[in-house]
Amino acid sequence: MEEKKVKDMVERIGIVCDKDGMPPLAGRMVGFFLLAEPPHKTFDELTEFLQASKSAISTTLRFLEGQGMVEYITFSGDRKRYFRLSVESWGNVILSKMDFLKMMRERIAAVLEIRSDAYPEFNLGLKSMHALYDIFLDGMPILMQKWEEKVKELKKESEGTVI
Amino acid sequence: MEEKKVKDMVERIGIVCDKDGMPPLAGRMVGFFLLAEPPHKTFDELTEFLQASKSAISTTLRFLEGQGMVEYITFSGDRKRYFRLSVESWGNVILSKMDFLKMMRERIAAVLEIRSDAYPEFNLGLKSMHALYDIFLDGMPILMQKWEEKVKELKKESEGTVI
DNA sequence: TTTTTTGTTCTGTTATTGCAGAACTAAAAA
DNA sequence: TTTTTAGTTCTGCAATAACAGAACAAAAAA
Repeated sequence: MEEKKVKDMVERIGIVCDKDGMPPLAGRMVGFFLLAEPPHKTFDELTEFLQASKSAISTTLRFLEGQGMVEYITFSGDRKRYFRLSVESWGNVILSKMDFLKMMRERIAAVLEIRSDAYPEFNLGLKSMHALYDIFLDGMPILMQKWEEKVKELKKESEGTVI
Repeated sequence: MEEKKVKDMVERIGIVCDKDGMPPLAGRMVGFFLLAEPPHKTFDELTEFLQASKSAISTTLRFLEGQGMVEYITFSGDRKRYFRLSVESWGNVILSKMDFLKMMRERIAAVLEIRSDAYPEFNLGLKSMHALYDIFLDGMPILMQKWEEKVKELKKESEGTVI
């Protein structure tokens, strides 16, 4: 595992996350967790690899925990926390990104309540915007269900290869 | 149309957009356009209502045009531009929000290429993350199609009421 | 032609964000 | 008990983003 290559990938992932509105260090940390072997890392390992202050690491960890992206595990007889990507809750991560859609749909509905019918063409446009959010939001649970099925399938596959 | 109520709604919409990462003025402008009657407004009307400088209005208009959220129309014999919400292209607005999903999926795929198989459980988690992005991205075109049908339906309805 | 209108672009200021450093806390270790 | 470990929280600074104001440009109007 070439150190340079890993660093580069971490930066690239960081930029992707950055574009999505995350703080730079948070994006890099996600990148590091994606590549980390073992996938769980201590606080110190994070400060060292990411070359950031303890305070920044702490804040960023708490931020990512809040987003449901990171969690930590412990081992008895070891008082360190081992942080890692929370793959289990990644579905919620994406779902919560859809909160904006929900809020926007509400706002548009409220707007349609208030508007006069003096500009029916524009109102029709707004109605179709509302329908767009509606369709997306209705579609989400179905997609999540599909995903759960896919996950089951993947698990079975991996069991098959191990046994 | 009570002025105070409109201003409040514009602010609320502004906050929703703000949470989605837009600059404050851009969010307010979207709010104003959603409520505006007539739905098209001049540069000056924007500066007046939003109480912002011409430069800020200009920059924000160009930003929103770039996002496909705003467009302008013209009337012959009138050299002003009339800006308005681009309801037609709002589908693309939402679709382009999904670009992040696409990029993230690519990054995860690249990560899976690089990782050893020393931690199969975590790798399985990554594979299911990848599947999640995959399912969402596959689902999008279908939802967009559903939307187009819904729009047709809405248009027919409105024609019915007018005639 | 000069002047006005309708914006745009450039420069500087203010507000916000992201992070470092140090002080602090709680629990474990010595 | 004191000391070390493993983090957290507070304060302040540096970078960035959002905006104002002024100078500018292009076209129309006078």
